[in-house]
Amino acid sequence: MFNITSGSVRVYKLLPDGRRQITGFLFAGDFVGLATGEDYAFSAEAIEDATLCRFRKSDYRALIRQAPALESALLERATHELAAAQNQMLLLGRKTALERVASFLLNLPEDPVRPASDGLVRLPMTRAEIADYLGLTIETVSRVFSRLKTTGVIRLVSLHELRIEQPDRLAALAEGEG
Amino acid sequence: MFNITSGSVRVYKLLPDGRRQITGFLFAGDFVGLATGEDYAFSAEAIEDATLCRFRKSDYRALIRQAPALESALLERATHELAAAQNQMLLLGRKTALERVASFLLNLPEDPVRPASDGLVRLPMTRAEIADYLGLTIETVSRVFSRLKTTGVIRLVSLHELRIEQPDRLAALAEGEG
DNA sequence: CGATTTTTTGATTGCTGTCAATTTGGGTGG
DNA sequence: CCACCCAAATTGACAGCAATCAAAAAATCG
Repeated sequence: MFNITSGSVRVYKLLPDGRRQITGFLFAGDFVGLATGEDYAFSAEAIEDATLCRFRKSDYRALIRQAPALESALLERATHELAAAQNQMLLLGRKTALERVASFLLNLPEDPVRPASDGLVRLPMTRAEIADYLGLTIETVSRVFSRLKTTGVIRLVSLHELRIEQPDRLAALAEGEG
Repeated sequence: MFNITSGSVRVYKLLPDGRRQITGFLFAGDFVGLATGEDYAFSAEAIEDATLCRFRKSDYRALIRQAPALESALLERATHELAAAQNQMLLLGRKTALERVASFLLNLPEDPVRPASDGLVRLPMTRAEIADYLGLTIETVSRVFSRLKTTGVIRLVSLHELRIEQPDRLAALAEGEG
C-alpha cells in the first residue's frame, strides 16, 4: 500500500488489444492499493514526478492493531472512492463528450499552491490520458476543448493549465442543461 | 445500512433530463449504503420481491465497538466493490456493445438454487435495466442478444433465464478477442 | 381472451471514431 | 540563445457503431 506524498498518479486497466481505461487520477494525500491482500488487477503509474510512502502489509497490520481508528478512516476513504466511481460510471455510460469534459474540468482539484486562484486549474495529464479517463479519443477531447474555448467558457493558459471563465455555464453543460 | 436477505436490488444515478445509469445490481448477502454518515447521492430499488435487514447508524457503531473485526470485513467488501467498479468503468469507457453484453452475462451470479446448473443464469432485471447498466439502449441490447442466440453462444430459455452454451467463446467476446 | 407493456426487428440519423494533415510545443544540441 | 527535431495537440474529411424513430411480435396481466 502506498500513500502519495507529492505529484500525480494514474490508475488504469487494459484490454488485450491495448485499449486503456484510466479509472482515476490520484494526487498528494491519496492512497494506492487499498486492496487488503488479493490481486487487484490494475496498474498505476506516475504522470509526473511523484514521491510515495510505502507500507508493507505486515507494517500495515501492526499499525491497525495499534490504531484501530485508522481502519475506520480507510473505510471512509474507500466509501468516498466508491461514490466517485459511481459518478464516473454515470459519466461513462450516459454523458455526451461535451458533458464528460465539462464534468472532468469541474472535478479537478484546485491548485493547492494558489488556493485563491479563482478557477485556475492544472492539467498534469496529457490529452491522451484525459481521453482514456473519459472514454473518448484525443481528437474528440481536443475538439471539445476548442469549442469551450471559442464559446468563452474556458481559457487555455497553456497546454497544462487553464482558467474556468464561466463556472456556472460549465456546471450546466456537465449535467446536460447547457 | 441494509443487508439484502433475499431478492435483487438495483443501485443507480440519474441526470436531470432522466438519463439513468445503473451502477450495480445487488443480491442476497450484499450490503447497501456502505456510506458511513454523509449523503451518498444514489438511489436503490428492488427489481423483484426482496427482503432487507436494516442497521441503524447507532446500532452499527455499537456493533463495531463490540466486534472490530466487522470493520475489516466491511473494508474488504468495499475494496471488492471498488475493483468491480473499475471493471465496469473499463466496460463503459472502452468496450463495444457486444463486449459489454458478453461481459455482463459472464459476471451474473449462477443460480444459487441449482449450483450445478451448468451455465444457466437468471436475469431478474428487464432489458431496460440491462441497457441502463451497460450504457446502451434496449434496442442495442436486444440486437446483441439476438446475435449471440443465432451464433449459438447462448440460448434463451425464457425472457428472464438463459443458458450459456459456449462459455469460452463468450469469454473471448467479452475481452474483444472474438 | 383482449388490452397493454415489453421485446424484437427494421430503417435511418448522428455523434464520435478513424484516418490524415498541419500546427504547436518541448527538448536538445550546436 | 536559437535552430532543429520529435512528440503532442489541433483541425479536417469521412466512416461506422450505436441511437433514434417506427412498427411488428411476444409476453404479461386482468
